[in-house]
Amino acid sequence: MLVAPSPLSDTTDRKVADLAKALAHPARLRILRLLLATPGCIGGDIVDAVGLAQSTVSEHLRILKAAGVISGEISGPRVCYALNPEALSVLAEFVASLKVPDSADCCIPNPKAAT
Amino acid sequence: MLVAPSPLSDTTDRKVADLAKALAHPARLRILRLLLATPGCIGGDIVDAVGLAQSTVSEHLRILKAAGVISGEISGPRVCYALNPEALSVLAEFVASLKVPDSADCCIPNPKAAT
DNA sequence: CTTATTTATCGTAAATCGACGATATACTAA
DNA sequence: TTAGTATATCGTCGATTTACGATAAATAAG
Repeated sequence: MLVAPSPLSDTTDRKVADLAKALAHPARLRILRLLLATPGCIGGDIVDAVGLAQSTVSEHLRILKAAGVISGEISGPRVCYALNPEALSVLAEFVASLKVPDSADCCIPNPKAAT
Repeated sequence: MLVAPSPLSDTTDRKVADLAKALAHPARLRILRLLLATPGCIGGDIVDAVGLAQSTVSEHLRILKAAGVISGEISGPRVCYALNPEALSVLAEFVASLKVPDSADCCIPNPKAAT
């Protein structure tokens, strides 16, 4: 009986899509990896690491922050960015939910019920 | 002790970003959910479900297919679409890898090593 | 053959994205 | 105060995305 076959919630779709969009750029993934590998506070080091202009990196950081994936805390003249991996749980759950149980017999002829 | 702190692979970043981009639209997520809930073959039913023009849905299906997330097999005049959840494993692993171990003590003053 | 059905592709227009330089803002230090 | 550093925002341009209607291509049925 199908374990509640994902009610096609439009709201959830939007949330997951927004999270996916936040991850949909190599530079942003690189930033996330950098924050994971660097437990301390990094600021402009991110700019050097990704090799893009400072304004561009700032925009990527803004997008990640807007999606809730990272958080930035002001620390003197710098900003301390930190990962917020819990924010990705909705996306992770969606991806996990796509694991089909087993009944993947596709293409049942489907005789289109005589109208 | 850090478990190989993600080598900042540019190639992987691109693959993950492409997968994330494929999921970065509510209509595409809805299609995936629909395919999950419908083990059989569906064709134009997707068009009705998402409520967009047929050409638009076809484009979304093309994007999902290009990303490897779904596969389409021709079945008479229709096409049978099926989920390909394994294609998302790279994305799933990336998201899972962001779970920080524990040392999230951010904002170590970082005295900027006297030059 | 013709007709109907299903899907893909072709324009096209509006919106968004990605990148940059220039500039503004915020804070520290002197 | 001024000077220096770090980050954010603004304006712009080119590329990409999304959506649509119209049309083409492929197949099944008659």
